[in-house]
Amino acid sequence: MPVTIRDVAEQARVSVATVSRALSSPHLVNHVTRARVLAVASELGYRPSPAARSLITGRTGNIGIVVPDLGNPFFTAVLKSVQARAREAGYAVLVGDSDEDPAAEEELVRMMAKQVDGVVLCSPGIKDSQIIALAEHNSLTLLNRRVRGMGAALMDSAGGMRQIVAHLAGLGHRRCAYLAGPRNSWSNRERRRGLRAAAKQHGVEILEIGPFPPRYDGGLDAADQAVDADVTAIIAYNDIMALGVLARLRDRGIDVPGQLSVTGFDDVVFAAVCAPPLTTVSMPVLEAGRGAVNLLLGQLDDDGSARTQVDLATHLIVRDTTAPPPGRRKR
Amino acid sequence: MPVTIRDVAEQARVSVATVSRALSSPHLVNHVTRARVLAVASELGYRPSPAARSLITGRTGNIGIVVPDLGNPFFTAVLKSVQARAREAGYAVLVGDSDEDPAAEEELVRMMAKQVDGVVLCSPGIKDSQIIALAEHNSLTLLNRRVRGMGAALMDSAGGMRQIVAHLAGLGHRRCAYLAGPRNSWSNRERRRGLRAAAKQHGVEILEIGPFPPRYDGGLDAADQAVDADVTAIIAYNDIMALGVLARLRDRGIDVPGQLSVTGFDDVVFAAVCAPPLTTVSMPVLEAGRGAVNLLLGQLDDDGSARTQVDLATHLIVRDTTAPPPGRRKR
DNA sequence: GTGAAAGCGCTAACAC
DNA sequence: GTGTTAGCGCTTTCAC
Repeated sequence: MPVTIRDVAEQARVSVATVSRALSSPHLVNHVTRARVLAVASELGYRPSPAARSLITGRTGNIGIVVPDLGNPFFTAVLKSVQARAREAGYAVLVGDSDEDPAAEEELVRMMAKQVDGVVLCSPGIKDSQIIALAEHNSLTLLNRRVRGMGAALMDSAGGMRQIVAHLAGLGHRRCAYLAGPRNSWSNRERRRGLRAAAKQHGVEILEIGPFPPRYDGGLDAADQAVDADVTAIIAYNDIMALGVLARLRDRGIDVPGQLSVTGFDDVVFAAVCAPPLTTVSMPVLEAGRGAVNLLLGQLDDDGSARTQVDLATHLIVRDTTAPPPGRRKR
Repeated sequence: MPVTIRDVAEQARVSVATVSRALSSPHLVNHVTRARVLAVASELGYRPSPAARSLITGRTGNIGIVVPDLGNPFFTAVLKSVQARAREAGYAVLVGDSDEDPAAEEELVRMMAKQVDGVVLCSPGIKDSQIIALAEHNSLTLLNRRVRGMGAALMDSAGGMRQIVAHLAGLGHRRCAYLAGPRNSWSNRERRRGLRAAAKQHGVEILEIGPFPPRYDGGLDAADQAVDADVTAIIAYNDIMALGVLARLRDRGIDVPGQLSVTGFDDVVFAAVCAPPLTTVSMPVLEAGRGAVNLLLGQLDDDGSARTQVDLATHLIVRDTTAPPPGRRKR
């Protein structure tokens, strides 16, 4: 049977209270006693029961993270960063994959609610009102979603999109297709917002098609529709869709960037090794993950008024999938 | 304050025991009472405290998974599958990323030990003895690691490697480099085993170099050493290293597969979209993830003797990074 | 600086 | 079929 605090107490000839203090509030106990307790504890291989502890303290020492798709390297990069920061801070992490299903998202948060001190909600698809409702019962920090008054790590998607359009316009493109991501996604809204503004400014016509599932196979389908749309450039919602687009285009014998330019978004690792290497927007994923956890942890300690938002810049990475439109010479 | 079982009991005019039974052992309670209890519970938004429950039952309703690198799509695919199956079975999942550090691996398992009913250990780098020690305190299921008597989901790495060598030999390669993965990894040992056997059989000379970190940047370094080794084909430990190799080779202006053939291992999604598309071995990740969870769950219910191992086949996927060695015509 | 005791929210005997 | 009650392992007043 597992060793409990009583075993340690008996062995160390102190009360359970002292053992508890020796472990949790070292300053409240005599140096010598503490040393003895610690020695016995480690000798016995004592590990406090998180359940018992959390039952009384109300804290679990865990945080949760729910993402739309563990198959997307963007989200797993966020997860990697979150888990690293959490571990640094002594927290374990519960993970949920909603598979792009808003209902699952909510259920996952509810499912882990009582087991975590707070959760990082990544690019959620649920409504603001639902998010607010969830936040009433647990600490929530958003990542790539802005909701009035809530902690959030935000990456400048609109700005990234502006850079894409400026780049494309500079190359001479005048008519581009935007392969939309999920309707209810903040990132998609932001990207569209940046897109529209920049398009107007640069006199570029944008044809929006979709929405498509923001996955590889979504890109496959999207490519066909984009080709029919008679544009000179395809702006994909994210890298992984862009990869799908690239694959489909290659199958159809359409040259990128000769006949058609393509851009992605996220700068996933593989964007650099695909064929051809993808022009995309780099996202500060690492900082966002750490930032979200810091915000969450801060929210737990302080009562209320900590800093509530982290805004991160993005920047264009020009690789080989963008070039002047056909019929227009490179000078 | 959160609503407890007492609140429900009072509202429903029954004892807490009845509420408990209504929720956990429906058959022990009258239909009508049960209905009333459930109604009150949901009206009040009652959620049982997992801490309290697990304190007494000894079960947590969670499982853990620790992987060597969340940056590797192979492991995140496993994670995705594990989390999906766990959710189906009503379990939440804790995730740990050891960053290829055996010490961290052990610490992560210990850290989550008391919070989970069992853990899936993926491609661990620790020693058998350490694994056995860990298994004394918690249920463990291995993935891509075989240890006498322990539950494990295994993919036939050796067989995959045999297929690679046969393919390469068939193309006419006689001298190949193997870019080794982590020394302490079962997958690496298995791949080497298959490699050696097949090399002998086909009369192919294998030059082993490394070990390299099984990551993208590991592949970058490895490529340079492989080029110096005067071989006609490079067999990488895994896809992600192979992707690094491809990138480095392209930078150096070395044509793949014209001058040098390259193979990967895992058939990560991106292996199909890289430049050129990678010849690799496909791994039944989904089945392995589900299988590992099933094994683990089975182990928890049965007392002892459930089936203990799942063996999964692998198969070669020939794409465009392999061709006859230079100087040898394709017939 | 240390101990005794109450109790966190729940389940599982045990009665009835 | 339902209620009473004793803890699960821990932290935290409250005494001393």
